[in-house]
Amino acid sequence: MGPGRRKSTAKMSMGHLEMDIMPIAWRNGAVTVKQVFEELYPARKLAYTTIMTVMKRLAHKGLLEVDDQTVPYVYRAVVDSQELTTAVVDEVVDRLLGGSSATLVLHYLKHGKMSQEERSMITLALEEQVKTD
Amino acid sequence: MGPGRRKSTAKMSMGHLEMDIMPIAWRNGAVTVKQVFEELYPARKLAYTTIMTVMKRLAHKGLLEVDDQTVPYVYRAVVDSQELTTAVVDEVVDRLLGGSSATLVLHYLKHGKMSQEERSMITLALEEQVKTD
DNA sequence: GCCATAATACTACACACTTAGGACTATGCA
DNA sequence: TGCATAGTCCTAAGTGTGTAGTATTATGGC
Repeated sequence: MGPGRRKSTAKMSMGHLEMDIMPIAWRNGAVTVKQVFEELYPARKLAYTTIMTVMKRLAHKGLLEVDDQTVPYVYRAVVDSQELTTAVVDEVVDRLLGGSSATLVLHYLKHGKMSQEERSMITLALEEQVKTD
Repeated sequence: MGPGRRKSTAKMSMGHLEMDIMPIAWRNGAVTVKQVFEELYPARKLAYTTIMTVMKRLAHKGLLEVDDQTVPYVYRAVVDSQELTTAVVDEVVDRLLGGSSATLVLHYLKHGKMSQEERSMITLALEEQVKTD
């Protein structure tokens, strides 16, 4: 597997702007640089070319794929939000906590925003775990 | 709050080597550069001065504090592992998931290594949450 | 007090990410 | 078909992190 083009998302590091762009791709399914630029502009007054540079890098990393058959090019996310987030967080948890994630889970149960529905799913998952022991 | 010296750990980004050093400080309570160097050397063949540079940066960031009254200097962690990890992960969760942490929690319940005891604590925390509603 | 040794300070280069300006190109309309 | 415009490509500077070499300083034994 050559550099810049990876099969999946094992161990990933991302910059801030890169992280800000991915959710826009997820929400919209397919985006142009212009679309991302416009969504991002109110919060971060960045140049159009800045967005373009970063989106190209995300494509190079294998996180976005680009259809250059049409102009303007259309970008799509290759990995979904769960896959990418856990890949990035795994890196942190592995290094800082030696892979033990319980503290983190507790933190988010206590301080994270979570709907009733989401909590039910978590309870369920927890019961599954206990059974499997 | 001037640059390089922050009160706490709201929103933190860290490099890989920086993340590898912090747990060594946590485990040992107080460490010298030499100690960290020796713990790290088998896995990462890095120069002594590399470790020194990074530990100094960590002190500058406010994650370690240094006692330079004695030689060799003694470094101590200023933030604990939970505080730092959640600060780093919060950054990622906020940007990639808009702050919604349920997916992440589910991921770790399913794939994270976790003791029986830890799972009990999680179950308890979950029940607390339900009550508070 | 002086020297060997161990530790720290200073400096520097490489790479990744952020940022963006200017050059180049393609598309549609006159 | 040629020009205006929108879009992409190329290039580059600034910052943070990883990496480490060389210079300087401090400590302990003689």
